[in-house]
Amino acid sequence: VRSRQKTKPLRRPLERPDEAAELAKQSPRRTLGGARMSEVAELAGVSRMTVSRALNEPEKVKNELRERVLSAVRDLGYVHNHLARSFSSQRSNVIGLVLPNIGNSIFVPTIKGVSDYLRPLGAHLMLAEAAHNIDDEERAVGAFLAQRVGGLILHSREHSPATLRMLETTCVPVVEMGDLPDRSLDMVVGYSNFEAAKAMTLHLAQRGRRYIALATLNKNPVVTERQRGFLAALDELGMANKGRMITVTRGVEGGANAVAFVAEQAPEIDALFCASDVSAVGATLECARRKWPVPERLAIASFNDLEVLRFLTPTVTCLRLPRYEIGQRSAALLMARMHGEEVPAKQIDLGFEILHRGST
Amino acid sequence: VRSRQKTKPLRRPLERPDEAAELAKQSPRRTLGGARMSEVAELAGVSRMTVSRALNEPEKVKNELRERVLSAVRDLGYVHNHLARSFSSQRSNVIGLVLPNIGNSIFVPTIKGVSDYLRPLGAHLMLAEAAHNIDDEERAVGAFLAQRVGGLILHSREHSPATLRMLETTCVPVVEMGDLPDRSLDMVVGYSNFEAAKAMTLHLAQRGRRYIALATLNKNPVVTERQRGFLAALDELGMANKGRMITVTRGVEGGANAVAFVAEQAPEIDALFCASDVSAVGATLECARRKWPVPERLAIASFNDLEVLRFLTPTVTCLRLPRYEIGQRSAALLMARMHGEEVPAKQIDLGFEILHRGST
DNA sequence: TTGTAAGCGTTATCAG
DNA sequence: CTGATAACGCTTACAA
Repeated sequence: VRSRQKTKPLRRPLERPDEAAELAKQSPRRTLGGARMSEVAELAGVSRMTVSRALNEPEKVKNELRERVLSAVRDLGYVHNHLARSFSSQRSNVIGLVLPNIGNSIFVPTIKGVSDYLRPLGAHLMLAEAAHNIDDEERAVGAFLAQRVGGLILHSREHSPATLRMLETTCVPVVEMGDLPDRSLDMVVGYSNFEAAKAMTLHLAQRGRRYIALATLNKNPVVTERQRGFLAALDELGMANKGRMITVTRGVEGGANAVAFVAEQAPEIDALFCASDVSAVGATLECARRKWPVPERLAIASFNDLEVLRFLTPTVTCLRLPRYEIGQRSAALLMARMHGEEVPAKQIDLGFEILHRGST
Repeated sequence: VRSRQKTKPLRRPLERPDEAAELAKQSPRRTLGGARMSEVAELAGVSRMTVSRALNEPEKVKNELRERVLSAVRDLGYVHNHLARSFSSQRSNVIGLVLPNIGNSIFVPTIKGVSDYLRPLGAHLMLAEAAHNIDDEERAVGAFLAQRVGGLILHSREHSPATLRMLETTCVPVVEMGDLPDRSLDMVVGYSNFEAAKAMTLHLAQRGRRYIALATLNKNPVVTERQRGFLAALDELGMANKGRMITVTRGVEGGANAVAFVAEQAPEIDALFCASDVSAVGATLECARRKWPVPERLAIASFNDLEVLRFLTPTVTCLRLPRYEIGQRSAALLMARMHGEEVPAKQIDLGFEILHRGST
C-alpha cells in the first residue's frame, strides 16, 4: 500500500493498514505490483520519459542519467509494467501458439523451438489448445486477439470463416505450421506430409517389400496427405493393388493392434508403415512378443522420430521431421514480421530425412 | 484504418489509404485490431459502460439493450480488448507457468492439467523455462511480473533472494509444484519424492530383492529427496550396506548404461530402480538385448509412468504420479486465490501409487 | 438499470 | 538529449 497524491482521488488510497487484507477478500485480487515509473522518475530526479527511455532504449540516454535511473529502479524494486507499455504503444511482445493438443508430446520440440527463439528477444509465449476442431481454434484465436498478442502461430490448415475474418480485420501477423505446399493465410513453415510418406513408402519398396500397409489415425487433413503420398508411391511402383490402409487408435496400443490385424486378417503384408504418433513402438514390441523377425516377417517404419526407436530391437527406421526447427523458424518469421521487417520466403519447407535403421 | 473524432488528435488518423502500409514498414507492427468499444456503443446507441457490462456481466443489462450491443459487436467484428481491460482493472486473467525444461515431455500432463482447468474459466497460460537454475527462474518470474500476470505457478523449490523479494512486493498469488512437505512461499501442490522412493524401494525388497541400485540424474533437490527415501527404506530394512546409487545421463541411453554398469562393475545387484525420466525403458530394452531375464536376473522399477512401460516385455512396474492432477489443482488453487476466495489447504499432497507389473 | 467522469501507467509526439 | 502533455481503451466509483 503506497501513498498517492491526487487532487481528487476517485480510487482513494487505503487509510488503515489492515484495509488491504479486507479489500483483497471483498474483490478479486489485483495485479498492482510495486512502484510506478513516476516514482522511479521522482527518486532519480528526472522525467518519466527519461525513465522510459533508460529502460527501452538505454543508448538514447546519457550515461549519468541512466545510472541514476537504474539505481532508482533497483532501490524501489521497480518492475517495468509491460501491460501498460503494450497498451500505450499498441504493440505487444507476446505471441500466441495454438496447438491441436497440448497433451501430445509430439509437439514438445515445437514448443521448445518457439520458446528458445523468443527468450533472447524478450518475447513471451501464450499457449492454447484447439482440440483438432475449427470451432475451438476460433475460440482460441479470439481469446488471443482479445489479449492483443503481437503475433499468432497456428498449427492447423483449416480455419473457420470467422477465424479468417478476425485475422484479416486485426492484421495480426500469422504463421501457420503445417503441410506444404499449402494455400496459406500468410506465412507457412513445415514439411510435406505427402512427400515424406511417399519417400518412406518408396524406401520400403526398395528394401524389397511387396505388400505394404499404412497405419494411420482416423481421417484428418494430415492423415489424408500421408495417405495420398503412400498411394502415389505405390502408383509409381505399379503396386497400387498391393497396398493397404488401416486405421488404428492413438498410443502404443494402436501399433500392437495393427500387427495383430496383419496376423489375423492380412498375412500377406510384409511391411508396416506406422504414420501415427507412437504406434511404431507398439508394433515393434508386438512383433517381439510374437517372435516375428523384423524386418524379415514384417518390416516396420515410423513417421515420427521418437527417441525410443533407436533403442528397440531392432532399431526402427523412421523419418526425421524438423519439429524443433519448425518452432524456431515460425517464431523467427513471426518476430521479423512483428518488427516490420521484410520477410523473404512466405513458405518455408524444412524438409525431412529418412533414418534408415534395423527394422527395414 | 478507421476514422476518429478528436478535438486535437496527437496521434493523427491516416489520411491516405496507402498510408497504413507505409507506416507498417517504418515502425514495428501494431496490435491495433478493429473497432473500439466506443464505436460499438455508438452503433448500439448506448454508453460505453453498457457495452462493458453487456460483455462482462451480461445479467446486469436489460435484455433489449444486451441484444443491441451484441449485435453491434457482431456487425463491427469487435474483439473485446482484454489488454486494456487488465490495464484498467488492474487485474489479469493470465497466469504464468515456469517449468524447468519445456523440452521435457514429463511436464506435458502438467501443462495439460493447467490448461484444461483454465480454459473454461476464460483464463490464459503463459509458459516460460528456467533451465533448472535459480537465475533463469528469476528472469522468468521477472518477465511474468512485468507482464502483470494474475498468478504464478513455479515448478521448483529453490528461489533466489531477488525472486522472493519480487514475489513479496508484488503480492501475486503463487503456487509451487513440488516436493512435499516443503517450506513454501504460499501454496504447494505435489507429492512426496521421499515417500514415493521409499515405498518403491520397500516394494522391491518385498519382492525378494537384496541388492538394490538407484539410478538418478546428477544431484538436484528432487534427486536428493528420492535418494533420501531410498536410503530410508534400506535403513528400515537393515539393508543399508546393500544399496547402491548410480548416476546416469538423461534419456533412454542412461538406463541402458546403468544395466551395463551392473553387468560390468556390480554383478551382485538384483534390482534397478530407475528414478530418472525414461531410463527404465532403456534398462528394460538393454536387459532384453543381453537376454537377462527380468525380473529374475534384474528387477526393474521406474519412477515415471510412461505409456511404453505397459507394453515392454515384461511390463514395467512404476509409480503413478499425479502429474496431470498437479497441474489441475495448482491452477484451481491459483484461480481461487486470484478471485479472492479462501483457500483451505495450503499444502496439497496428491500422493502416488505403485503400479505393480511384470518387471518386479 | 444506465450514464458520467476520472483514472489505470505507460509511450508517442513535439518543443526546447 | 530531455521534458511536457495527450492519448492508448477500458473500468471503477458514483450519480441519476
